[in-house]
Amino acid sequence: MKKTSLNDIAQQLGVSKTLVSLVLNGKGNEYRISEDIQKKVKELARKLNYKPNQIAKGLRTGKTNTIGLIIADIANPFFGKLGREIEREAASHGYRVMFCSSDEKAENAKLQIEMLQQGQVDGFIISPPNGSEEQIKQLKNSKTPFVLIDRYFPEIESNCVVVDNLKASCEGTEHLIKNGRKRIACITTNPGMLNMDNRLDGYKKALTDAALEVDENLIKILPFSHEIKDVMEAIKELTSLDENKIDAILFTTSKVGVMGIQCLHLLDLKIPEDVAVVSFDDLDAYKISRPSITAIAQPLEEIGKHSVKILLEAMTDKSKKKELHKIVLETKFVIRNSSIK
Amino acid sequence: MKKTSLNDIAQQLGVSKTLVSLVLNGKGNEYRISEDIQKKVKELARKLNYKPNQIAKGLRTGKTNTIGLIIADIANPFFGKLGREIEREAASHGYRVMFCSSDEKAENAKLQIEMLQQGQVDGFIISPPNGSEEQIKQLKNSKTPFVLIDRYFPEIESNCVVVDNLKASCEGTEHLIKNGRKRIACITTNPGMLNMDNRLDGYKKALTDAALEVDENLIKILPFSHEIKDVMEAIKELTSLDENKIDAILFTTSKVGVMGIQCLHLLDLKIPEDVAVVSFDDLDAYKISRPSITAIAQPLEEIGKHSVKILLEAMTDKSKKKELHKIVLETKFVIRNSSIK
DNA sequence: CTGAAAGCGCTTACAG
DNA sequence: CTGAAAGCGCTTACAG
Repeated sequence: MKKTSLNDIAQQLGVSKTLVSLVLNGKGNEYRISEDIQKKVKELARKLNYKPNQIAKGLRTGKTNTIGLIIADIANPFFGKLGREIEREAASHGYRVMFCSSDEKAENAKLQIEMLQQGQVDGFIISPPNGSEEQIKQLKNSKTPFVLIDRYFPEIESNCVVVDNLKASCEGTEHLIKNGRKRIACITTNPGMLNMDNRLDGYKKALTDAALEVDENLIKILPFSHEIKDVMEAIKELTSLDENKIDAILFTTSKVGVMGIQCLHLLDLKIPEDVAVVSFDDLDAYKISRPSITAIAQPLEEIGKHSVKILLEAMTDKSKKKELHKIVLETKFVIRNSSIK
Repeated sequence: MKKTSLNDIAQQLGVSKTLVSLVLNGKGNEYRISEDIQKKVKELARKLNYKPNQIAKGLRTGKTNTIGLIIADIANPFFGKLGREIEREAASHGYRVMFCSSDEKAENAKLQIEMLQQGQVDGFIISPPNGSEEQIKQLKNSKTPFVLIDRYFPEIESNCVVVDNLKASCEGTEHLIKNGRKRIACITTNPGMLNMDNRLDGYKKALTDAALEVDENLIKILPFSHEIKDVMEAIKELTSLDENKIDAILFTTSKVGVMGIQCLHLLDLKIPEDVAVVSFDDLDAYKISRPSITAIAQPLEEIGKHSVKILLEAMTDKSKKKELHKIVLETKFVIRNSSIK
């Protein structure tokens, strides 16, 4: 069952592989190759189940029809769903996707980008970890097309697709305030990452706008790679404050949110009676949880579609003056039982 | 910023690319190339930041160091986590992974396999959809190494890594019986798929072993691509049975389970008081749900490790008498509040 | 209308 | 110890 190559077809038909290649690539008419021969070539190709070797094609044309996707962790539902959307959109344009989980480590992302850059992919969609500025700059210098998602580096001009984190976070916090919460905590992580910083800023802005004090004691910034014990500690501290205890928490990621809700359950704190909860990212878990959890949902399908489209444009646009796109999408605030009276 | 090739190094040093290739592939000593030259080559390679073009290498050697992963849906947490484990294990052996979501459609899997088979991957890890027997047979005929996961086709001899679905399901059902449940329903899907059929059989076996009647009215088999309304309908039927109502449900997938739990909530049925719940696959959602949900957890890390190892073995073993491996792993039963009195 | 030839960037017998 | 050459399977100027 050896695979059939262009040559096999050419030999059997007694023509050159040039001709076969031309016909099979739909350039038969363009080169005015006789209908008769075209038909024969196509028939034999079908009969021998010919499939062009993409690797050889890639070497020759410099195109692989593959996109490199670098995200934090494909097992994280947020990235899993986003990955699916990207895969779907890419497939509809004839592209495949190679995925790499960086675990938010710049070192990993660096290796993965370098690896895939060796002729393996035509471009990248990247959720860049903290500290990967240099890598992204190099990517840019090397003229490899890419688009950043979820976050970006303001000092590096590049394509990117993100959501309005500040606004989203502000909206979530305002909602808690409107529902009578006064001592609202924020548990976040990955400081220095733009999206996270913006979410924290949005929280602060909402408080300030409502003439509430921004109490630094109510802000817990978890270490980079956080575990449930870190979340537990943060919540214990927040709920054992001497004066008035907290009455709400805004979680800036669903990973922290899931852990946080587990902790609240373990501590026998009632949601929303004791502590109201709003979390970034909408999960299945939030829908079936009792109480259901109010969430700030990101438009995953749109992020996927936009990022692929922009990338394709950058990959195919031969003109030197490539336009950079910065897309900022809106989130959707889904009010459930965890945050209302 | 053109990429540097073997030739660039060879020319600058005034040696042949043969030599450069040899040195850079660590065969310098084997071919007794002088230390001096070896050093020069390596230094220049580092200086020029030389990275071999994997595509060219692949064309020449017929190896891509890439694994094709075909699963139902990367956005499904089960496959997302499994994908992560496979990625991790593959990376530790220097392999990348290309993933494709088949949506459980044989047609999609067929196209994806054919696409990647054109020199793009060295082997496959596949969770084969219903009706993809022919495709798998062809894959086998073409001598492409592959391993099936999650399910397999008994009539096709192949590598596979699965769990003991019958036993797991039996165990889950027994647990419900031990906790005093008598009218236990089973909501399942994808009939004809071996893993699903085994799960249903395990449910029946547990009932029979406990001398309970297997009531076909209590078994709901959802259509292939199911939506929440299908689940809702099934549950409504189950809970409105004239005689004695059901007092427990075994969900054979977490996708059905999540929907089912939502429906129970919507119908104001109390878990576990009115209906006890056990579900296949352990999700974050099940941990934070109130009540927490008893789950049959699959050993994702083990599945990932085994499948990659077996595949690598099949890909590297040059001897003709390749051994086929069939690995059956144990699940872990995690008892939570949804199933106990 | 069709074919011979070059070349993408590598590796690997083969020769000396 | 080192190099010239062939070849992996394609595509694409170029020539006729």
